[in-house]
Amino acid sequence: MAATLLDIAKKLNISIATVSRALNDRPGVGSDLRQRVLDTAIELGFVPNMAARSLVTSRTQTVGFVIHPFDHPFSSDPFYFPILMAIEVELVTHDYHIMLTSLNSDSPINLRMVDQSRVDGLILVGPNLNPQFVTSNITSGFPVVLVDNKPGHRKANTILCDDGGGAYEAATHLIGHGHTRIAHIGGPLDWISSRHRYAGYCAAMRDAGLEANCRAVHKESTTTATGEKAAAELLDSAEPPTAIFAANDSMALGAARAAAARGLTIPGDLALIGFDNISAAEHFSPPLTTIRIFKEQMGKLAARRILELINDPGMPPVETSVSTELVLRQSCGCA
Amino acid sequence: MAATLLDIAKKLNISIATVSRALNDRPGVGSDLRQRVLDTAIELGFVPNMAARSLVTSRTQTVGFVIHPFDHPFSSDPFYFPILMAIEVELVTHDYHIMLTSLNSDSPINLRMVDQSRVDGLILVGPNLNPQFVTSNITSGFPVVLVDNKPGHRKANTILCDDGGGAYEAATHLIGHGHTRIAHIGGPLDWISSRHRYAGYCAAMRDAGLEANCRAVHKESTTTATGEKAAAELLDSAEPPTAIFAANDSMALGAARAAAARGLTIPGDLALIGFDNISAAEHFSPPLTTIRIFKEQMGKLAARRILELINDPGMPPVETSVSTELVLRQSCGCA
DNA sequence: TTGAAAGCGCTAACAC
DNA sequence: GTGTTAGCGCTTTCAA
Repeated sequence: MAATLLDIAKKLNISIATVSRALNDRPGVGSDLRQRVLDTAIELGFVPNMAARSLVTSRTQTVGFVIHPFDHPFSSDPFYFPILMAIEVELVTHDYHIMLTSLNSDSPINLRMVDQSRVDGLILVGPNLNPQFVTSNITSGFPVVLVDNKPGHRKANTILCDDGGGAYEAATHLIGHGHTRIAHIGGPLDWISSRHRYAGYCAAMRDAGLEANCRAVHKESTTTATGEKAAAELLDSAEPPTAIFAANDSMALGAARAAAARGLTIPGDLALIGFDNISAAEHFSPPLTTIRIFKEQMGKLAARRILELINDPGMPPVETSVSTELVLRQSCGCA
Repeated sequence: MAATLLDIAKKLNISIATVSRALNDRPGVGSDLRQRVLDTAIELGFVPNMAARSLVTSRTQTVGFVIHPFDHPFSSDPFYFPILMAIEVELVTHDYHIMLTSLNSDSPINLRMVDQSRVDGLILVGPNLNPQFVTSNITSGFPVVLVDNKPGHRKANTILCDDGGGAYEAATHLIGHGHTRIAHIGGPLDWISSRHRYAGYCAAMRDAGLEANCRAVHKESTTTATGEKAAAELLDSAEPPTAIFAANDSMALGAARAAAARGLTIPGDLALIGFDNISAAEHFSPPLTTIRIFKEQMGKLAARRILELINDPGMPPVETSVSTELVLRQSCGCA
């Protein structure tokens, strides 16, 4: 059995109150006694029982990580895993643990881990979470941080990447290669990332005076198959684009397929830029130019933010945007 | 504040013991009273406080998921994420939660989440975990399940995929295409999966009477760069292979690069098969033939096993092997 | 500076 | 069938 406060107290012939105070660095213990308590604690391999502590403090030293099953459909390119791990690495530094749960649209709006007081805060990840669920949580006063999600016009603690800026840079780069008929293959417009990427693309086109040439296709998913279908529509149209900026790498790869099926070479006949920098992008031929997302950074910031909120739930909401980076490879036309 | 047993008891003018019994489906409560308890529990939105319950039962309804940072180096092809999610999905069905932690070689051999009594069992994932840590845990009597890991000659509850069988099938397929000089690029030999895949390859060669032609290169990592280097050695040797079976897809992709750098076409000059079926495999040109691993199945089985062990820690260890599947694409020479 | 004691919310004897 | 009560291990008043 694990050692308890009482074990230490007995051994030292003192009260458990003093032991508790010494172990928790609280005032009111002689420094010599404190040291002896610390020593015997180590000697006995004492580790505080979290259940007991939680019961009285109502603090669990745990944060919940909530994700929608759509966002991890056992796919081999799980966008949110690096974010999850970065969060864990940061939290563990502060003696916090992370509790995972997936939540689909049918799930009750109340999380069991919250009701059961298993977590001190929540990190809600991805755009597919039930909006009602998200709203109800951020208005509850419970510490909540959103990652790659942002509710309507309500302020919340969010961590996003600079989707708009990244898209702007991608489109501008294509324009720099001399293209004027640049199309966009976008994701679902109820995702904040899709909207921002679309907006960034539009802004770049407008700033280059190419507003009239804007052409965007939005689908309900962002898979390779979807990208292929969208690109097919574009390439088979009356005025096919000479360049495509896809809202993610998977769709860009699909677009490349559509191009290949029509005998079009990349980047000669069709220039291509994606978004994400998934591993396939690098190994593709030609290697795919794309926008890199700093997921570790996003995770780290999410972790820090939730800790701040837990320690001071009254803090005003902060929206954080992590910059992106254009990764130049060959699909855009660069040597 | 959340409702407690006492709130329900007061409202019904009964004792909290009766409430507890009714809520926990224990005998000794009149069925009419029981129903009234259930009703008021719902009415009051009662959810049991886990800390309080854990304190007395020393059960947490939580299992720990332990992974080595090497196995998720913020890579975009995180092998273990699908397994993690499959575990979560299965556990949530049984009202269990999953607590995540990463553990590197410097970490203390005792997990804080175990010492603090935060978890009822542990799922240890990946081959890079400190062997001492693994051994100490499986001999502790604490419920432990290993995934893609297996200690020396000690029996343990393990979930593996059929690495040997998959490798045998891959090599045999290459042999079927008429190749006789088939090389293997393997992973670190202290990984059980690498050893099994290597053994499967050797067995296939032997069964085909090609034992003398066996050629294997083992490196310390399994990245694309590593695969490229290994393939380079093989291709630049006196008797270069006409086919390569790589122990994972990333290395296969690297091998393809090495081939391309030497003007070799795939599968014409060099046939190639990988292992894993990562997303890049499908989009590669030519699409990569590989061995599919049923990760969701592995996760599900791990979850079920740990629950069994928690409910009966005395069960004898069971080793589970999930079959693999040859995914025929073009890099092997198939049309 | 230290100790005694109450109590967090729950389960599980033990009594009636 | 139902109530009383003793803790689980810890933090935190309140006294001394």
